[in-house]
Amino acid sequence: MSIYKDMKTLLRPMIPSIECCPSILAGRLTPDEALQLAIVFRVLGEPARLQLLSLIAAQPTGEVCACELVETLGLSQPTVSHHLKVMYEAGLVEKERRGTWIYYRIVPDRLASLRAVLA
Amino acid sequence: MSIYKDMKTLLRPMIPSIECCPSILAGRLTPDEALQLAIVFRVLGEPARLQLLSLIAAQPTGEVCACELVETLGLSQPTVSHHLKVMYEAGLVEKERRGTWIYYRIVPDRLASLRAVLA
DNA sequence: AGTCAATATTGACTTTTATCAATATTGACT
DNA sequence: AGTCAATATTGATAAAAGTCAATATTGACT
Repeated sequence: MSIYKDMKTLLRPMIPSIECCPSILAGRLTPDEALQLAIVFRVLGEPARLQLLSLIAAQPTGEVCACELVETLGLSQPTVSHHLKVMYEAGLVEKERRGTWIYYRIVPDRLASLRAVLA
Repeated sequence: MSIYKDMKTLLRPMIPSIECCPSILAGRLTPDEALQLAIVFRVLGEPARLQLLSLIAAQPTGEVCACELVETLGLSQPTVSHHLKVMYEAGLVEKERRGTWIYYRIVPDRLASLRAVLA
């Protein structure tokens, strides 16, 4: 009944297919398209996550260890871990384990496709 | 204490100032910048609102009467009214009263500035 | 002034989400 | 195997947001 349940079940299959470009301004999004887009925008609609994104992007190497993000952001480790997971599941960041640390990188294509939606 | 209270109090003054371009990828958003951006993305993070935007954009005239949106969307009139208000307060749409009807238009600059943030 | 149509607001309910403390898991290294 | 550091998960709590029915407001037109 709830659309939010739907959001979650649709999140996984949606990730590859969003790459090609239903533009908001092209008119008449289907309910499904609207749902899939809304999921990603909702992920961006959280200050902590935007700060995480900007911190990742600020690194010269393009990647950061999660531990560094925890130190910088002033939120608890579980909270940061949760936000990173949400962004990962939305396809906004990718991660790579190296030893004990996990490094996060931004997925540029994902942001580009969102940009296209607003064009 | 809650950041959501802050969101609301910051919404009004934020609207003019966001127009110039803190990019997520430029790195190190301040908490305030992150908050202001998150407010707008959160507004977009709702399927019904994205559909409203697309319906407005789909009109050849670039504007729609609110009543038409109610008919098309399958949500109650109060709910549509609420979503339109949220988008209006976020600066995403503008409205113009003509007689009994209120016509909504998209504010293109607003979307453009969001696009810049993702660049 | 009265009526009708369009839009807004209020109040109540439900779902979702952010957050943390506590705990579990994972991996590296003795 | 044991320990430690990094990360993830669980469970609980509180805040926020979407939705609708009912009601109020607004504006046009007699």
